[in-house]
Amino acid sequence: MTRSTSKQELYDIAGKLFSKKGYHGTTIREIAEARGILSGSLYTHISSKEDLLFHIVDDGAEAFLSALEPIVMSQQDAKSKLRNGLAAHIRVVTTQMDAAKVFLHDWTALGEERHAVIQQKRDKYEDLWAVLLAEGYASGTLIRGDAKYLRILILSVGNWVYEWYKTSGELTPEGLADQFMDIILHGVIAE
Amino acid sequence: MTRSTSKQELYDIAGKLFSKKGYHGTTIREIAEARGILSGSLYTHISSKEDLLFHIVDDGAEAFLSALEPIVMSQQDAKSKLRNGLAAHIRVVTTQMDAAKVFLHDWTALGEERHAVIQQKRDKYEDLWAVLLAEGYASGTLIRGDAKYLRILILSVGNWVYEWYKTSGELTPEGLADQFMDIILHGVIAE
DNA sequence: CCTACCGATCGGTAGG
DNA sequence: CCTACCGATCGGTAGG
Repeated sequence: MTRSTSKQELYDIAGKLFSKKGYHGTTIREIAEARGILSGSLYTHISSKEDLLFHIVDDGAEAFLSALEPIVMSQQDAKSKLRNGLAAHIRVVTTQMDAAKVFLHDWTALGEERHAVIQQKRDKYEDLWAVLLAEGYASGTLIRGDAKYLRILILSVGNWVYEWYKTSGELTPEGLADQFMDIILHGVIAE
Repeated sequence: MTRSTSKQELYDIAGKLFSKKGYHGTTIREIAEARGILSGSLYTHISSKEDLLFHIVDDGAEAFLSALEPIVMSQQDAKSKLRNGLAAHIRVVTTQMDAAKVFLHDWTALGEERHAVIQQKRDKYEDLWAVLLAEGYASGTLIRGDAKYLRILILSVGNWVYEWYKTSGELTPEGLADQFMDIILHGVIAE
């Protein structure tokens, strides 16, 4: 399961550039230059520019899935699952900012076949959240709000993190999840 | 203030393509083709590709600002302002989906100077929300949650709408705002 | 990994 | 608005 250092290094470099300038806005020559080689030499390691995009996006998808799966499957109560699920999501976004942004932002540039692969993983991830929320409503812990829009609300705030999060002086993923979940669970007005 | 039909039509066409394939992923030839002319002829109407991007993004910024400003300045109570502010935001996103997506997604492709112009309008819009929320806390209507993270939560869910909203069979902007604000105001669990 | 290069396409212009 | 074209750059390849 470990990947050769040089390959991962290449994905990191490409991820950083894609996240900063977009997939189409980044040239193969810029990636090569950041790696310290000439553009033609990249093709010893990859077979196309889209190859780089796919691996970055697919790693991102796997990171989200493998972070949430154990929480959904666990025996925690619904409130803990909600809090820990959002914290896990935010942790993926904040610790792999470039890959997460490319995953959320540029994955649509993939060709038909690979687009479908990622679409499936995105659907699977959404389904995990749907299961988590359905459990919460079924157990009577969640008593207000519509499951669909609650899921959209949670994923929106989790995803948008990549747009504003600065690595320094910010709350931890757990701290952010607490802030957001406190609002979502208890509301903000006096009843 | 009215803009010539042909110019607005060009912005609409470019907005649709930018929103679908990204700014860098869209060529000047595709825009011209969608307009039914050859690429060179575009330059009677614009002076550069970035020109198109700027006008689309700037129109988007103005749409958000002019939708929220009257609500913040009005005499409604804090709860109404929150609900109507989110509804206004979602209305801009859903009725000008392409422009909104380009505004939120591709504005960073602008050159330094124009990037700064848009950054300022984005800051101004965030400040409007900050004022709205500060009022809510000052008046005692809002009693829980942190103003900064409440603002991020609201803007996240409002912005992310462009990622999932389908024009058919969906709730109205007001309906969506009600769903989200119901959760945010009252929470989802039994106290 | 480099040298050297490919055909295609890019944003944009001159002249009518 | 078209014809005709520009120099630059694109992703990618052959041969060493």
